[in-house]
Amino acid sequence: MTKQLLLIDGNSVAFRAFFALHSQLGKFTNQNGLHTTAIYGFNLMLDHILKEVQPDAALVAFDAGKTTFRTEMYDDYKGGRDKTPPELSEQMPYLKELIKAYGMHSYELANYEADDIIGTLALQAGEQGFQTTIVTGDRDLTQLSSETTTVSVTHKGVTEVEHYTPEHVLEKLGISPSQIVDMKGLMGDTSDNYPGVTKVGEKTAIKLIKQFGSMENLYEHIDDLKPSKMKEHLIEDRDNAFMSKKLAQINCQAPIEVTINDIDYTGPQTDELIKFYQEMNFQSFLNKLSGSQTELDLTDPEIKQIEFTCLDKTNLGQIQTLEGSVSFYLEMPDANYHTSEFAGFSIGDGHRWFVSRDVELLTSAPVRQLLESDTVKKDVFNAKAMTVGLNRLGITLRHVDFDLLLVSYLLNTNENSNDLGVLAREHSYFDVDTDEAVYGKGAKRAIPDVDQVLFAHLATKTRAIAELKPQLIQKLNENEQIDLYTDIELPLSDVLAQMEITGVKVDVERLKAMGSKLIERLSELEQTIYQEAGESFNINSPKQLGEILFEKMKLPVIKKTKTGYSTAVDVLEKLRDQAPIVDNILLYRQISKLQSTYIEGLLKVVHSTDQKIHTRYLQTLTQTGRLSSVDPNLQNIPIRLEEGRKIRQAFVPSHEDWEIFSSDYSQIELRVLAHVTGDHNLQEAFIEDQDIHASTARRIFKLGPDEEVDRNLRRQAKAVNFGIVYGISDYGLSQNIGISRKQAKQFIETYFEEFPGVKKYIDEIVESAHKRGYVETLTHRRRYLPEINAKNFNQRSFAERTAMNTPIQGSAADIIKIAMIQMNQALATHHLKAKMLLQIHDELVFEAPSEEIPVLEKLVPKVMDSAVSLDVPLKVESAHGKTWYEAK
DNA sequence: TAGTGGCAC
DNA sequence: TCCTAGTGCCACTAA
Repeated sequence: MTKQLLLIDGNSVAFRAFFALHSQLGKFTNQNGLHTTAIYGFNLMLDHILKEVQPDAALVAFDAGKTTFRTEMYDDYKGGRDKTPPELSEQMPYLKELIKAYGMHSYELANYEADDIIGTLALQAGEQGFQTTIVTGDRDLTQLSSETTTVSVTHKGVTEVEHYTPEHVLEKLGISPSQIVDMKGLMGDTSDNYPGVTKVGEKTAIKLIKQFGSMENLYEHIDDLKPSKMKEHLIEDRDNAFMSKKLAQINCQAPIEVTINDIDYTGPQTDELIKFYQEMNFQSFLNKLSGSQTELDLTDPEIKQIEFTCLDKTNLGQIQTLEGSVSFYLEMPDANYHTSEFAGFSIGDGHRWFVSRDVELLTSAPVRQLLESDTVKKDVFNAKAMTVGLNRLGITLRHVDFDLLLVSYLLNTNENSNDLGVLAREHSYFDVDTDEAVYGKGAKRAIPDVDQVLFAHLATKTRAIAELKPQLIQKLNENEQIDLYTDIELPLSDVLAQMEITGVKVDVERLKAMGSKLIERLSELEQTIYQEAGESFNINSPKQLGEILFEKMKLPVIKKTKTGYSTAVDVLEKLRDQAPIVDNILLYRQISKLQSTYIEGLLKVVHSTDQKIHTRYLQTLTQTGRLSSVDPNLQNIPIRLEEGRKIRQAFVPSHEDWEIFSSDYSQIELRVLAHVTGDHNLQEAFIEDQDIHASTARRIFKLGPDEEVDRNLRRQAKAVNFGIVYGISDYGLSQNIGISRKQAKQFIETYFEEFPGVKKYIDEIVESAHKRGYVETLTHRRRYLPEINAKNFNQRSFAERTAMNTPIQGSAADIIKIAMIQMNQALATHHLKAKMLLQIHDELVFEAPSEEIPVLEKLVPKVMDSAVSLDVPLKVESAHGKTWYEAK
C-alpha cells in the first residue's frame, strides 16, 4: 500500500468553514459565548477527509503572521483586505485544540505562509513514495498538483471538495499545474492584491500561456506579437508580471523544521475529543463518538412497517403477477433527472412491494413489459421525471394514470414540494418519511448504504402514491378539476418530457466567439470606468459602486434600498447626464450580464454528448399555471436589445437543412381579458383586428375617428393596458411612464369609463375572491389567496391585484397548454419530422426540415388559434430561419 | 443565505 | 400612513 499524507491549509479551510456557516452564527455558540462555526465546519471537513484519505501522516499548516518574505518583495501583498472578523479569530486557538485532540500536528513558520509549508512537505513526501492530499479553500494551491499530489479545494460548504489532479487542472484551465504561476503573473490577483498586466484577465492569460508555454518565453518572443494594445501593456507591465509570478509561486524549499517522520497519524484521542466536544457544546459529534446513533435509527418507529421483496435476477418472474394498476417510483437523488444518478426503484400493486438498487433490472423483460404496457395503469410521483429517467434506460413509460405531484399542485398550487414525504404530510398521510429525514440535507445528503433503510423508504413512497390516489382523485372531482388533470396537465407532462429529451442544439463555437468579444469590451470598459472614478473598484458590487457614485462623485441620491444606495437601471438613467461614468456603467452592466448569464451560463449546461441543451420545465411551480424553465432557463433569452438578441444566433437546428420555426400568440392576455370581462368595446377592437394599443389610446385620450395616434400616446396606452392586466395602481403606472400620480389616476378612471365591462369584472372578481378565498381560470385551475382578507393593507392589496391578474395570466397559460398537446398530436398524424422544442409562455418554437416549413406555416397557427373558442379571435404570428435569431 | 439587479413574457 | 404592476430564473456580492 502506498503511504498517504494529508496536508491541510488551516487558515483557508477555517475561513471557508466560517463563512459557510455564517448564517448560523447565532446558533453556534458554547456556554461561554464563544462562536463555534469555524470549529464545527472544520470538524465536519476533518471527519469527511479522514474517512476518505485514511492518512498515515497528517499536518495542519497555518500562516504565522502578516509579514512574510512576500511582503518584503511587495509592500502591498494582501493589502486592502478586510481584517479577520473577531468572531473568527476568537475560534483559532480552539481550532488548534481540536486538531490536537484529533491526534494531528499543526505547524507554522515565521516569514512563510501555510502554502509554503505544504508545498515543501508535499515535495519531500513525493520523493519518499507518499501519496499526498492537500485540503484548502484556495485555488492557487492547485499549482502543487502532481503525479503524487492531489489538491482538494473546498467547494460549497466544507465537506464538498473538488479534487485537482494535473489532468483535472488541464481540463479546467487548459494548462498544466506548473503554468498556473505564469497565468497568475500575467493576470494578477485582486484578493492578494498584486497587479499583473493591465487588461489581462484569466482568459487572456491562459491564451498567452497556451501559446508560449511560459511567461519567460512570452517575453523572449514579445517582438513577434503583432502590434496591439495588449502588446503595449505587456511591455509596459513587464516588471509587474515578473514580480507577480514570484508572489504567486509557492516556495517548496521553505526552511521547515518538521519532517514527515514527525507527523505520524494514528487516529483521534477519544477522551480529549469528548472533553473538547462537551466544551464546545457539539451534541451531534458527541453522539457520533458514543455510537448512540446507528444508521437504522433513521427509520422512524412511528411509521407503519412495510414488508417488501428485494428484486433480483432470480425472482423477476414475480413482477408478472402484478395486475390492475401499479405504483412505480424511480429514485434520482439529484433534481436534474437528465443527468442524475439512479439510486434504486420500487414497484408494487397495493399489497406487494418490490425494490432494488439495480436499475438494470428495469430493462429486463417482465419489468419493461409492465412499464411499457398500454393496459396496466401506472401511478407515480412526477410522471415527467419518470419518463425522462426511464428514457435514459431505453424504456418508454406508458399509460400513466395518476401523478401525485401533479394532482397535489392542481388541488393547491402551494403544495408543490418535490419531496414526496413533505407532500404526503400536507394530505395528512404520515406513513412515509421525507427525503430530508432519510437522506439528510446540504453537504450531508447521501443515499444510505444500508439496504433496509433505502428500500423501506422507496417502498413506503410507492405505497403512499397508491394509498393517496383515491382521495385525491375525489377532490379533483369536487373542484371540477378532473378534466383539467386528465385532458390537459397529464398529457402535457408527456409532451414536455419529449421536448426536454429532444433538447435544443447550440452552436458552441459561436457562443465562445461572442464571449471573447464581450470579454475584450468588458476589460476596456472597466479601465475607462476606473479612470473616470479615479480608482479601481468592483463594478459588480452595488455597495462599492454606490460609494463611488454617491459619496466620492457626489451624484444626487434618487432611491435607497434596505442596505444602501440603489444603483438600479431606472436610477442610473436619471443620472446619465450628470457624469459620463454612468453610461459606461450601464453598458458594463449590460455586457457583463450577457457574458456571465448567457454566454458562460449556457456553455456550462450544454451536454457534451450531443451539443444540446436539455432544460427542465417545472410544471408544478407557478401560482398561475404557467410553466417555468430551469437548468437553464430558456424562457428569458434576450430579445429586446439587439446585442443580447444575438445570443439567439447560437440556437440552431439539430440537423442540416433544417430550420427553426416559431409561432406566438399576439396579445393573448388582452384577448383573454376581452373574453372574460365581456367588455363590448374591448371585444370590438379585437374582432375588427385593430391595433389594440392605438385603439385604447383613441378611447382614453378621446381622439376623433380620423385623428392620428402619435407614438407617445400609443406608448402610454400600452402601459395602461399592461397595468390593467397586472392589477393596476396609479403609482405603478406613473412610475412606468414617468407621469404624475394624479395624471395616472386620471388615465385609469378614463379607462374604466371607456371599458365599463373591465371595471365590472375587476370588482366582481375581487369580491368573489374575498368570499371564496380563491380565483379560477377558464379550465378551473385554482389559486388560493389566503391574504385576501388580511388586515395589513399591503398584503390585502397584493392579494387583490393577484385576484385580477391570475385568471388572465392563468387562462392564457391554459390555452397554450391545450395548443401544445394538440400540436404534438398534429405533428404525429401528419407524419412530420418537425419537433416542438420550446415554450416561452405565448410562443412555441420548433425545428423542422426546410421542406416542412410551408406545412407548419399553415398547421401551427391553425392548431394554436383553435385551441379554445373565445368570444374574440386568437391571432398567431409565425416566422422561421436558420437560427432562432432569424426566426423573427 | 439575503439582497440587489436584470433578463424574459 | 404605508407603499405601490403580475409571473418567473439566475448571477453576483458580502457575510
